[in-house]
Amino acid sequence: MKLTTKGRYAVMAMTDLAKHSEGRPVSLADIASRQEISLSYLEQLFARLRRGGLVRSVRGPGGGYLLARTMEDTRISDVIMAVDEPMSATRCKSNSATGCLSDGTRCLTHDLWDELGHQIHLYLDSVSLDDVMNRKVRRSASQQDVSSAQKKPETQEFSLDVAG
Amino acid sequence: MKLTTKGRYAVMAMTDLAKHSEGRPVSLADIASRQEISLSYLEQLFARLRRGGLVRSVRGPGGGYLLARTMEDTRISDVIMAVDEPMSATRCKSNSATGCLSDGTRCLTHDLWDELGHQIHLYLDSVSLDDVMNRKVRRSASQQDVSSAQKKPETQEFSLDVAG
DNA sequence: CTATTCCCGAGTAAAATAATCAGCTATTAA
DNA sequence: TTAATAGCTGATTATTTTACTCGGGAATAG
Repeated sequence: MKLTTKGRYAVMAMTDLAKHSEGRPVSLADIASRQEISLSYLEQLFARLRRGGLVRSVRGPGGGYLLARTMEDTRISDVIMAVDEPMSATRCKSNSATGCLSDGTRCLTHDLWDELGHQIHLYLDSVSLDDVMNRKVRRSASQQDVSSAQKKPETQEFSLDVAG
Repeated sequence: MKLTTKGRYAVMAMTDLAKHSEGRPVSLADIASRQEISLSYLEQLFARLRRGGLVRSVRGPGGGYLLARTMEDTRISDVIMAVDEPMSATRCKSNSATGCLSDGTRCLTHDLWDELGHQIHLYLDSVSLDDVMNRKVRRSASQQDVSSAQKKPETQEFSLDVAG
């Protein structure tokens, strides 16, 4: 799963929609001004969200967008996948069987990215729009036992920058 | 933590280095041809890796790069953080106290990205270069109980594309 | 009707990524 | 001591992606 600011915009917009819709449609113009995102860009994002079945549109005056599902059933992973085009297969010709590099060897890092993508997806699928809206997303201390990898002994300083 | 192809290149190169160095330095020219990455681009990446204390350099004929630590002590998170510049704070003026948006409200999605970054870091910190080299990175079925989020009932189709 | 709002495609601007280039320094080995 | 190797550096360019703009259209409420 690709993680870009595009997906972040989508989640911000969907959260705004969830927050300000009380049964009534919310116009993109409102979301645009509140979230400081350009209207046209929002339109592009919502076109994808609509095709992805995450929102319903209502045209005409008083129109706008409505969540197509409940907030609980709207998972963050869905939102991000709806707007973020699958990454073009970089240099890894990931045709599973044949392998990645010219020498026929499946590139060693393939499994890593595969599993990382899986981890990210698992997490984002575990979080709903409702969770984000009601601040239920909270820091979890440790990670499950993943792969056969050992944990690094000392915890280390790190600067987060998936800043949102 | 930023996840780009740059970080992927770095991990590929480091894995190649780990694999082909038997105590002796490995030249970037060798890595470049094996991994099909341009030499100059590799030089840029290794400049950062060296500053990050992940590799040592040996100049002159027969020179090249050596791992500065054991493969077990070289965590993937370190490699990626060494080459991927911290993302410039997008629109979220993340001055903790003041909050994100103009209205003073800490943006609702902030905690989400914060926690996602944490999850990614936790995972990548749990994997060492040795794990990648020796194919110890394997699919784990489920995720720990994270936040108060509920799991989505039905498992859903998804197209991974953190392809490596 | 007319204003509002979604809708759509094409085009542009800015930024990040990836690569190139030119030239330097240290080290080895002939 | 010279020539070849290979790291080191900064500047520049090319490519791609992101973010945004523009110009129209179509549905619908009042």
